[in-house]
Amino acid sequence: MPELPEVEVTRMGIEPHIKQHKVTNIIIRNGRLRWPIPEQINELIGQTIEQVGRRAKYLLIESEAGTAILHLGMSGKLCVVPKETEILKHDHVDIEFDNQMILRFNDPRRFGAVLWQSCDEPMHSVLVHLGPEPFDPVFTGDYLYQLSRDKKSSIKQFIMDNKIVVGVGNIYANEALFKAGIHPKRPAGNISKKRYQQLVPIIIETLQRAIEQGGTTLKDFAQADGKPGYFAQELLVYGRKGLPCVNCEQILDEIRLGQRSTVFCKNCQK
DNA sequence: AATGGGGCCTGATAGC
DNA sequence: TGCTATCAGGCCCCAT
Repeated sequence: MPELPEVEVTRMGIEPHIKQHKVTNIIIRNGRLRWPIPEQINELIGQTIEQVGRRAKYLLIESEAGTAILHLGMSGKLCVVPKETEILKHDHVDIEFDNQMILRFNDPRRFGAVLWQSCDEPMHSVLVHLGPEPFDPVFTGDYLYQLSRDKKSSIKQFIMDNKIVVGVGNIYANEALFKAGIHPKRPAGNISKKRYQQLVPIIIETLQRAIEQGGTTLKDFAQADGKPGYFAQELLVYGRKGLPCVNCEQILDEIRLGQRSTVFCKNCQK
């Protein structure tokens, strides 16, 4: 399941193949994704890709006319393949380029999205309300502490809230809270400034390390060249329910928070 | 205003 | 064996 590191790894994987190349055609085999793919996506045809950016978990394929906004949802994958490459099940969208390559979007669960942001439109609604990037200097312990005052919801749901900070999904929230020794169920408003100052660098380092390792491959994720990511072997709690804690050997517990699997060590996380 | 839950989807797996 | 039920979960949106 692509979170920020997986999206960033995908961005780095595809950019060299499509940057400064012209879009020659777009083929939509199934446009019924999370939202219908808008007709205006065809404004990208004839455009040269200036760069591939990222905002939160959205990939931004930028041109002079506008930006294609792609989201991988739960099961989406992007790869760059030569024209004539066999079309597989769930290959919903092809963006063809003048170098005879195709950017191909595959998404079994269709929770992903392909949207269009014309250069003369205001910022797309999916991007407007996003909080800061975790690597943005404004994302500090003090920042989290200030926003968390009076918040009754759990710390885990708090750091997974895109209005607070983007890109921290379920896997990395579990991991970061374990490393910080914070119980995932603790109300965000009851956590001290000092602990937020410990937590924030841990979130940043966890995400950075995952990017270096090519992301986390559980079932779905693959890098743009088809290789898996290698961060899964560094996961300390996610997916380890019932196994011993790496610190104290206490058996790890699993609860559900906001309908999401939450694994933690009741001994190490308070 | 803040918070919790539903719904979108398919594939893998568990259970009968 | 082959069916059905359950779970995975990012994110918008609606109800409370």
